[in-house]
Amino acid sequence: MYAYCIIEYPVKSLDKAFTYKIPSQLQEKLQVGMKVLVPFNNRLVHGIVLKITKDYSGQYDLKEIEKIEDEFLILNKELLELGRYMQNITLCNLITSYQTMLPSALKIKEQKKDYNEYDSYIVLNQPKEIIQNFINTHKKSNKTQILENLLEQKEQNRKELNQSSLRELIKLNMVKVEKRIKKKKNEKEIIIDNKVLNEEQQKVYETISSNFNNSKTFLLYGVTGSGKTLIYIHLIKEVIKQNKTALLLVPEISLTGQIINIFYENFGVDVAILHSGLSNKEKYEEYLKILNNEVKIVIGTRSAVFAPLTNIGIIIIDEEHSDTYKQDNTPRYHARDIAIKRSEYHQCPLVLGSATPSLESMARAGKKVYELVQLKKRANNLPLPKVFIVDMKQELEKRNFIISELLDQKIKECFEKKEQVILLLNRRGFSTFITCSNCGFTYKCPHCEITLTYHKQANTLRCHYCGYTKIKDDICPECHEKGLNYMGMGTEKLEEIIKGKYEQAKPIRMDADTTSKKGAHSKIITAFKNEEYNILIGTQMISKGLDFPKCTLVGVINADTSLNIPDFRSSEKTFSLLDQAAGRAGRSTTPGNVIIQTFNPDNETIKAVKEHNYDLFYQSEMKVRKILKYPPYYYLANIKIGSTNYSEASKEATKVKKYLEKNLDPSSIILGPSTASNFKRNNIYRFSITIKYRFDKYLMKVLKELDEIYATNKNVFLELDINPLWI
DNA sequence: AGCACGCCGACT
DNA sequence: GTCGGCGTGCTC
Repeated sequence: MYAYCIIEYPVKSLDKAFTYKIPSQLQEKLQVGMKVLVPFNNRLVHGIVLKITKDYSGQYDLKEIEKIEDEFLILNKELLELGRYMQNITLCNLITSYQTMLPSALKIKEQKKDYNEYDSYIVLNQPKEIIQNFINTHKKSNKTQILENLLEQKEQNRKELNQSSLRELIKLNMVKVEKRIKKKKNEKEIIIDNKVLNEEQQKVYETISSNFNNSKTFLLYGVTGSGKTLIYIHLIKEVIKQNKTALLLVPEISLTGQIINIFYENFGVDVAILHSGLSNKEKYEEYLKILNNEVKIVIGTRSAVFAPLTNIGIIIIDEEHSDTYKQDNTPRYHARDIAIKRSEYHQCPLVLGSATPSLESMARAGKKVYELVQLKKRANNLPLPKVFIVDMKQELEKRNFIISELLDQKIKECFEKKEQVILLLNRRGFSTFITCSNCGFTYKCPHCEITLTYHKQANTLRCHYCGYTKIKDDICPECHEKGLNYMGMGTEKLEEIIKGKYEQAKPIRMDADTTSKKGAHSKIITAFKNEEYNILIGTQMISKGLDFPKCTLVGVINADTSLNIPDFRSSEKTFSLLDQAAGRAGRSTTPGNVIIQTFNPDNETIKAVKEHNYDLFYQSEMKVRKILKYPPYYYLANIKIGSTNYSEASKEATKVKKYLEKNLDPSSIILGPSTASNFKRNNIYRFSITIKYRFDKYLMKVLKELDEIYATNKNVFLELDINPLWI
């Protein structure tokens, strides 16, 4: 018998199966998917068994497998196949693919740490007759008592026994100690949620549940507060009733604590949670629960999509538009793609839920690739908050630079009524761009329609998609004033301004600085919820999933910052951000107000936010995407070429472009090379080439070739991102 | 990746 | 004379 193994090193030249003889004592035990130790070039390395065969016809002088590292299957058949799929769609190494799927405690390379806790049990070490004889021939004592108990119930926990008598019995060889992995009990109380579905929810539920045995993808598009979570609960309950399992993905656990509590309350011990906040040990414990079929439901962030559940009955991705579902290092996979593959394997439905679906998903729904199901009403029948758009150009004339007249007035009203305010200030992106502080003008690339990035050294503006460059003007080309500079203010400054302006203000700030410590995030939220503060000032992170009943006003200080990030998805991100932020206002009985301050009151995205109209946004943005050949009309692939040597990076990038032009389908568009958005990082200069394509049967082959060419180059590296979310 | 082998410079 | 520099090549 022979085993084909892939070994631990993530190196292109080693990313293939190596064959080993299976020694006879392992033939019974060894299975595909196990972790093994194998001799490799004069040392021992770890590997995973990919295939077992009876015969071997190659010419190598095979070595034998040293030993099995883990008795249980590290990866089952489905996951082994899934890893291959991920390798093919992201063009990463197969071993990298598998490593990504495993918790770090089980990763192939990890020097095996024992994360288990043990309980010691005492069992008999002699045949019953001898034990009985011992009892009969000795005086009644603690020792004989222990033995009698053991005769009856076979084993006892070490802790419960008298230690000195035990030691003697062990010495006499009558009993022995056995270590067992301690099982953690989850003793949360189960509160069955009896909330019934309303008519609209019921309809959605029925559509999805009538497809429980189909691998169909549903786009559940439901406005904020329409009760998507309740539908998830009902679907999962039904799946569990059918003795199947469920997988629920959430964008980030810290912001979705509520959803977890709801599931704990409803399903208790049946739930395993997987997210980056857990220690390696905790992750390992949760993972083992899943492997041992002790849980029925897995809730987790992106990587939980690889949870080793068997017999999956439904997969749900909540807030499917969230960019946290895309991994931003190799392998650059999107959890949605993996989930689709798994739903096909398990023949179960996949539900993508969102109030602001990604354009990709909505377009697929439009093409009937996904089935669209909708919730149009808020579950509590509350009206959506009223959105006011304030034109900052006019405010500037009134010398209101930061807080408009309307916002000022509403803040005061709020304080008087003892209600709460949230102020949203968009963080400036990593790259700098130029705005006219007088009229709000921003430079855009004439070809790509994205905001140009400012390079101070050269005093130029550049498009980081296609490389278009122009020199910065002295006066604004729009209003002819000397207002061109990078505006912007931090949350800290805004907090000061608020403190100075309003006597009654008790502000609390939430941004990257104030939430760096673990738990700080939820502390701030609780404090604000408990009304220790009356005004919350923060960046995007305050807009997601939070529920403050006392908050009736949301102010967006500078909607333009988000609109102007140099990214073709900036409108989509802005719509989602503002729509969510708007959803924060007036979630209980008092109706809420939302005030959006902008230099672009006529912008289609802003208008759509005002009307809470996703369809309007979708229609207008799709037109832009079509004209400019962006997703979902075109697919993208991005190549980054980097080197510590500037001219070498530049030279190689040009070579890569030539290679692409020669080998790709002529209908594909190649942008760049241009300086990558984080051009110089860790002393490495990075260039970026972007391919826009519709159908290109050569693409994957060509990218693979490029990857192989640069695998052996020590000075220049090449990175691939297929279907990038960020370029 | 990581180790052996190999072919050239300065040191116990 | 040897120790050790890191270039090259190979790994079932």
